[in-house]
Amino acid sequence: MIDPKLLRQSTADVARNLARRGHVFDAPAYLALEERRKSLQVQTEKLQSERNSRSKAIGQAKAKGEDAAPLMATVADLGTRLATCQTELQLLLGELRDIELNLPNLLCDDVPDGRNDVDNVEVRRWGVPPEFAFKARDHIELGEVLGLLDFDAASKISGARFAVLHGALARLQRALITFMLDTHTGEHGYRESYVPYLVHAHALEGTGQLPKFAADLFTTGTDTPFYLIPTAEVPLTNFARDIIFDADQLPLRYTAHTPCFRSEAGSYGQDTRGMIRQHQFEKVELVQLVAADASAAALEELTAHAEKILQKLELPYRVVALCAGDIGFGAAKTYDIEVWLPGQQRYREISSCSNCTDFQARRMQARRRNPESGKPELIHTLNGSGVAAGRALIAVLENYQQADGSVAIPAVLQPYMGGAKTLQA
RNA sequence: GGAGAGAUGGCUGAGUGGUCGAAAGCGGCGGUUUGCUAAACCGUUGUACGGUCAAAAGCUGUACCGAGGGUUCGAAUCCCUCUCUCUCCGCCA
Repeated sequence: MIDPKLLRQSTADVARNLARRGHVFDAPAYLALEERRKSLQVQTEKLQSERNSRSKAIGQAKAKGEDAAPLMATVADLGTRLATCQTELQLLLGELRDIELNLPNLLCDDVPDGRNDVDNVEVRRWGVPPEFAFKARDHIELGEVLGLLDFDAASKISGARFAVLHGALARLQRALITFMLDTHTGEHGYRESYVPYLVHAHALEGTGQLPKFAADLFTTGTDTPFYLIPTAEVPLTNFARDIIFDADQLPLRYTAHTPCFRSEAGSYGQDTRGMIRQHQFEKVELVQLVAADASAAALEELTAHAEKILQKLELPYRVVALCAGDIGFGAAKTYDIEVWLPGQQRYREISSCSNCTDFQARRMQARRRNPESGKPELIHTLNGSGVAAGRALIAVLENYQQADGSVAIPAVLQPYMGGAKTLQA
């Protein structure tokens, strides 16, 4: 959520910032609502104040044994007038909140202009895409040759956009996850957490997936529905809900491995083959909770933590700064890390690292006490994949493939694979 | 799944219709005393949203006793729904 004060005081600036994303903010309509809100709120509070003082007088009269009937007569119509005002005000506040909840975050100034992924700006590259003396296979073929990647079984059980991994390949994914968690907890100062995969709506509202992106989420059909988490960012970031941190408690760094569930509504026709885009996938997530003035540096740091994983796996990648039109709803600035996939001969997203500034914190009322002023102030939240395990698995398969269709195991993963050096069927 | 108990400020905990934003204690902060520490004593102590103001401070209004509704002139207190916690029974990895 954008600061409502900023919204009404600097409406034009906000609209200009949002326009960079291609988001049209109807400022005049908002301001008109806001005007009505102000006068109605003043009026309502005045009536409430009047009611309070008169009710108090009735109580005092009764306590003294006086006849309260005349006093009570003077409040008779106050109740109905107040009720009318309150209902109207509540309606109005609801409308305003609805607008505010559907507004994306303000972009940082250094976000490049652009409409979509074509306009994203490459920041740096690491590693060199491998040159094969043979025609590179994609992960689907490699999985087939090895007999370890089974889409037929998956479709029988659950239909499209699921995968079944067998044997050494299933273990390799587990190895990747453990390796990533060990790196982040051992070298990058993150605390590992195990979290619920089913969450309430308010948790998703806190991180910004609701109310706008309900179609992307799976729910249970129960009376009070649970939502399946689309990312561990949701439970991890909600740790900070309704908390006022002491200054010395921050920064906080959390990591978790969870499955992620996405309905991928609207992605029909994209990446239908293989395990690039699935309804269920494994991911190691990084979340940081920091003071407002520390978030810009924290984003660079968090991105570097995710990059470290690919460096250790010796997978070539590049980092791109997302342009204004491609940045996600809650993010003020985002770096995507794209790993080289020989089967596609292109870089594909494997991690997305975002500074959400105070956008989520405001929705969750996540604050810290400013040591100078003693006043609570919103913290900043950041998140990034560190990294997506399913896509890392694909990247390993395709980058470590050999002429005969076998796949070498990256050195850092070998200890997690019982010392094996190649993937065995 | 069944039966019951509960949710009050940073914490413990009192409060069953009126001067209660809320006793008391603990903690925190400030001060007095003190060679230092401790103790004692005194004072102070939440959050949000408004109004006033160029702004801050100040002043001021409203709301908040798990959440949402209701009854009432008036609700922490009574009623309803929901969420969560705890205890016992059952089932269960």
